[in-house]
Amino acid sequence: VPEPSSPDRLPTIEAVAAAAGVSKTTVSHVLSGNRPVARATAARVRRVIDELGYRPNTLARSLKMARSQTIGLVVPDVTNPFYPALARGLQAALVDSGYLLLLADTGGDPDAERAFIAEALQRRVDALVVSAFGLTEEELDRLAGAVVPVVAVGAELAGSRLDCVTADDERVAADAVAHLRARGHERIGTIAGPAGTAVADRRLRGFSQALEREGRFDATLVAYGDFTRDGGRAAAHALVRDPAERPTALFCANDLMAIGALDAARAAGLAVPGDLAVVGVDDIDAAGLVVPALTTVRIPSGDIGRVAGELLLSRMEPEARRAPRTILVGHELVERDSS
Amino acid sequence: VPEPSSPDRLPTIEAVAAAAGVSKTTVSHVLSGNRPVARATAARVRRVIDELGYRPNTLARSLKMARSQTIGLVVPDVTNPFYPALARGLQAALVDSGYLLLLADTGGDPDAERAFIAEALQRRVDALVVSAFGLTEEELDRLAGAVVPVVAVGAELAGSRLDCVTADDERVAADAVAHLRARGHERIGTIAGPAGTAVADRRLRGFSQALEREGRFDATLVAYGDFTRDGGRAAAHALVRDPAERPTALFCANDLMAIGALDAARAAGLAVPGDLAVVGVDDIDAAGLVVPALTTVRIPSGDIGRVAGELLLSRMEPEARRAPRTILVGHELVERDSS
DNA sequence: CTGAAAGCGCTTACAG
DNA sequence: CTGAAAGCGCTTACAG
Repeated sequence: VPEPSSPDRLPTIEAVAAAAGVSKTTVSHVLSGNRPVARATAARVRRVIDELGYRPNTLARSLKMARSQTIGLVVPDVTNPFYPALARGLQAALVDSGYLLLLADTGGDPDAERAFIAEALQRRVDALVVSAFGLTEEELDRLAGAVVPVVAVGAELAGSRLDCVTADDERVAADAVAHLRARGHERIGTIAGPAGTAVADRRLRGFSQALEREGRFDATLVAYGDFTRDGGRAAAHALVRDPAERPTALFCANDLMAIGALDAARAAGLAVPGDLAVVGVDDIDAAGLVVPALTTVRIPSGDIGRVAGELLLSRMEPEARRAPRTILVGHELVERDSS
Repeated sequence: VPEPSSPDRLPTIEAVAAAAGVSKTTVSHVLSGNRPVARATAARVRRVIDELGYRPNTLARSLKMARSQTIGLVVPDVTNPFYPALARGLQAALVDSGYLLLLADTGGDPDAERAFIAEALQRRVDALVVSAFGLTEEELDRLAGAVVPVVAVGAELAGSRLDCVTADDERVAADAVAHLRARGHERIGTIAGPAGTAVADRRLRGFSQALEREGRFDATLVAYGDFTRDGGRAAAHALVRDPAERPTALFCANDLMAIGALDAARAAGLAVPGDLAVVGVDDIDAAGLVVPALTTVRIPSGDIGRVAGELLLSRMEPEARRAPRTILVGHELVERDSS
C-alpha cells in the first residue's frame, strides 16, 4: 500500500487521475491534446487539475521525451553589456517555443568553460550558445558538437564544424583603420584582446592586414588587454608611455578597453582626439556616455542573440543535418568625438 | 530483446554496468561515493566510464532525488547593469554547491513574471531569486512561496513572508535628500520608479518623508519613470519645462533615469549642477562615465546576489523552517559632479 | 563487497 | 473514447 501523498509533496498526474476517476493516460492527453478526450471527461479533469493546483513535473516529461527545453548560454562576462543584450535577443527568439536559458558566466576561464559545458550536457540541454574565450574551436566541437547543436556567437571559428553567428571581425577592424587613415593618422596602434581567442585574433588580423596593405603596420604598436576597462587602461598606458614612440590613434578591440584607453590618456595628460584618437568596438551604452563620446564600430548584439536562437530552432528540427553555417551580422561605424 | 543502443543515443548507466560486468547499483556508487566499492571494481568501472564517455543524466537523477540543483533568477531587465552584477554574485555563491541559474528577463511585465515563475516551478527549481516589478508580494508568496524558498532581491517587501535581500531604500532616498539639502537646495524634485513596485514606492516614501520633516515636500515636483533612460528623460522633461515651477535638484530612483534626466537637462539648456543638480541610485559603471559624472547612491548589487545565494543555501537545508529574514546591505553616497 | 528490484512522474504504443 | 503497462535513466532501501 503506497503512503498517501504527504502535504508538502506536489500533486502528481497519478493524484489527478485518481481524483478525476480516469487513467493517467487520459489526464496526460487532456494536457497535451495529443488525443481527443470526451468533453465531459476533459472538463472534469481540468477542474481537478485546478483544484489540486497540479503542474506537470517537467523533469519527468523531459526524461521521457529526451528533451529538456533548455538552452545553455555560456558567456565570458555578464557584466560586459554586450552579453546581456545578446541574452535578451536570444531569449526573445526562444521563449515562444518554450525554451528557457541556463546561464553561465565563466570569466573567460577555460576550465570554467569546460566545466559548465559538461554540466549543461549532463543536464541534457537541447542546444548550446557559447561565447568561448579559453576554448579552441576544435575543443568546443569535440566537447559538445557531437551531442547537441552548438552555435558560437561573437566570433567566427575558421573551418569549424560548428554554426556561428558573428560580425565580420576582420572587416570591423579594417573599417576602423580606414576611418582613422581618412582622418590622417599614420601611427595607428591597437589594443587587442587576449591572444588565442577567436574574436581577438580576427580583429587583430583585420587590423594588421589593413595597415600592411599600406605598409604602415608597426608591431611595436600592438598591445594586449583582456576586454575589460582595467585591461585596456593598462595596455594603453604601456603604449603611450614613451612620447617618441607613441601612436596617434588607437583601435581597441572592444568598448570597455577603449574606455580604459580614455582613462589612460587622461592620466597621461593626452587630449583625445587631439593627441590620441580612440576607436572601440561594440557600441555599448557607455560608449555614448563617456567624454569624449567614443567613436566605435557598432555590433548588433541583440541581433546576434536573436539570429543564434533562430538558427538553433532550425537545428533542433528532426531533419536538420545540414552543413554548418556562419551567419554574419552587419556592423556600422558610429563616429563620435574620440576620433 | 532490447535493441542495441543506437549510435546517437548517449550511453546510460546500464551500458556502463554491462560493459564493466557489474550492476547499475555499483556504477552508481562508484560515482557518488555513497558506498564503498572494491578498488579493482571501481577502477574497472571508471575505465569503462572514460571509454564510453558516460555522463550521468541529471534529469533522471533530479527526478529521483526530487531536486534539480537549479535556481531560477527573474529580473525585469538584464540590460540594466544592476542585474548582471547581481547575477554574477549569485552565481559565485552557488556554483560551488553545484547549482546552475535559469535566467528570465521579464521586462517587468507581470504576465511574463507569472509565466516564468510557473514554468520554473514546473521545472522543479530548488529556489527562486526574484526581482519582481509587476507582482505584489502577496502574489509572489502565493505563487511560489509555498513550494520553494524564494528570496526577493532589490526591494523590501513589507510584512511579507518571503526572505529578502535589499538596500534600505527609504534611507537611500533620505541620504540623497540630505546631501541635496546640505548643498542648499530648497526645491527638490524626484523621478520615481513605476508606482506600485516595491523599490519605487520605498524610495519615494523615503524621499517624501525626508522632505516633509522639513516642510519642504512638494507633490508637484514628483514625476514617474520606468527605470529606463528614456523614461527618465521624459519625466525630467516634464518637470523642468516650466522655468517658474522648476526644481533645482532631482533625486532619480536609479542611475538609468538619472542619465535620462541629464539628457533632458542638456536638451533644455540647463547646466548641471548649476541649474539642476541630479542624483541617482545604483552606481552602475555608466554613472562614472557620463558628463557631468553622476552623483549617486551606490547599491552593492554583487553583494545582494551573493547574500541572496547564501541565504538560499541555508534555506535549502532540510531543517530550515525559520522565520523569513530581511537582510539589508549597506549603501553609500558617491559624490561626483552632478550635484 | 555487491545486486535485484522498486520507484521518481511522466508519455505513448498497444489494445479494446 | 479510454486504460494497463512499459520505459525514460537514475538512486537507494533491502538483502545477502
